[in-house]
Amino acid sequence: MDMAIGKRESLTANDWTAAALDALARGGLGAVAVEPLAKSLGTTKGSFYWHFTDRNALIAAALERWEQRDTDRVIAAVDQTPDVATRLRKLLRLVFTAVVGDPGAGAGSVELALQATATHPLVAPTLARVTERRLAYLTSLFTELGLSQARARDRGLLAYAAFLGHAQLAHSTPQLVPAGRALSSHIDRLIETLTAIED
Amino acid sequence: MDMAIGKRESLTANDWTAAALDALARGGLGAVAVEPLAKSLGTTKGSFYWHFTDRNALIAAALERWEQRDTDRVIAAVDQTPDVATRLRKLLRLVFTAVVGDPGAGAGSVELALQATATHPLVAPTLARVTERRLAYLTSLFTELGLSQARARDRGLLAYAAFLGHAQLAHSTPQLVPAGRALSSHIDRLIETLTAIED
DNA sequence: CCCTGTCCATACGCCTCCGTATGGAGGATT
DNA sequence: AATCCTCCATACGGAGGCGTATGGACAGGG
Repeated sequence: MDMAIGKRESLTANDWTAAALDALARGGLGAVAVEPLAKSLGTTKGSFYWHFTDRNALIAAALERWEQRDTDRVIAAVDQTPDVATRLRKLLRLVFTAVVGDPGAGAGSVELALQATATHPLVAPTLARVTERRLAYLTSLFTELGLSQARARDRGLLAYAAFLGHAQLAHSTPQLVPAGRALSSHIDRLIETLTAIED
Repeated sequence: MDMAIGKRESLTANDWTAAALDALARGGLGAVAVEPLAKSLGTTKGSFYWHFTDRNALIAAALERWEQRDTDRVIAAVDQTPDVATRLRKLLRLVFTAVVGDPGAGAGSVELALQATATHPLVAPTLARVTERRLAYLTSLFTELGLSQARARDRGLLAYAAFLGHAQLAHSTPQLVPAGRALSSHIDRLIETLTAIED
């Protein structure tokens, strides 16, 4: 979060995009507003309209940037760990853990912000792509684990829904979600239930 | 949805609250705006400021009304069905089903809208109460099913997170959620996983 | 030394929403 | 019939956001 303080030589479009993403995470799409962002960057609208044609252009850039960054993260969490079962457990533990704590610019904040304005013409396609990509990956893991195609998709959906809901709870009512050691063991049992294979 | 058309004798505060709740469900807290609501009700701000002192008063009324209505629903879904296991299954099936379909004023729309502005001073306490109440009930069901206190709470959290996430998915990317018969069997398997008791 | 291009500040008009002030229509009351 | 009370329409001022239109600062090349 390198923003707002210190005199900069000259702002770049990237700076604006980063600030927009930050605002998106902590205030929703409505917070991606030119004049407030300018103030938080210590500049004026004049700068913005030099780098971007439009507010929509900024939103589009922020969404693209998020989609990119997010994909990288998922891929990074996938790379190692050859065994499928432990890979799945690691992935679930990672995402379920990442989402609690910092309720401002936390990991899942952008998702939540976007869900709130899912019908927005720029948001909808981005959200659909990201969701489908994650769902496909989850499904493939369950498939490799021995589930049929249909059941793997079911489990993928359930796991992803649980993830989204968990993020929501951690964000809106953090006092109802375990913390510390309790969180860790809670996630353990959660993973146990989600990955149980009864035949 | 008795609104917007037909000449009414005189509007009541209830009419405004209903319209506000509707707007909240389909456009978030930001959509609970006096002038647009007036237009949709076929009247003007003059009417509103007669019945309410403030926009905040309207928001508070809508939230209270939602909390009330929601509680009634949950209770209604609980009443009959003596057997605990089938009661849990019925409840889950009901809420998971209710959330798909109509992506406008659907069942879970208010929840989603509120999550988006969970930090709002009027929203936060309402949301916390509702969430805790539902969670407590779910936990009690799992307890009656034979789980320990801690595990029951874990399952309650998981089930509720799954519900929230499912609602989110159904709302933002409905094309990724099964429909029709596929939805029914999907929910079956989902319930199976969520209510599995291995000892 | 001037000139050109980059980057930004300031000022403006427009729109939407909030909240207030004020007056008026129409039924109820006496 | 005159008056009062309920409910609403209209008009206003202010705040905040978008986008445009300029002009200026500052660097580098000629």
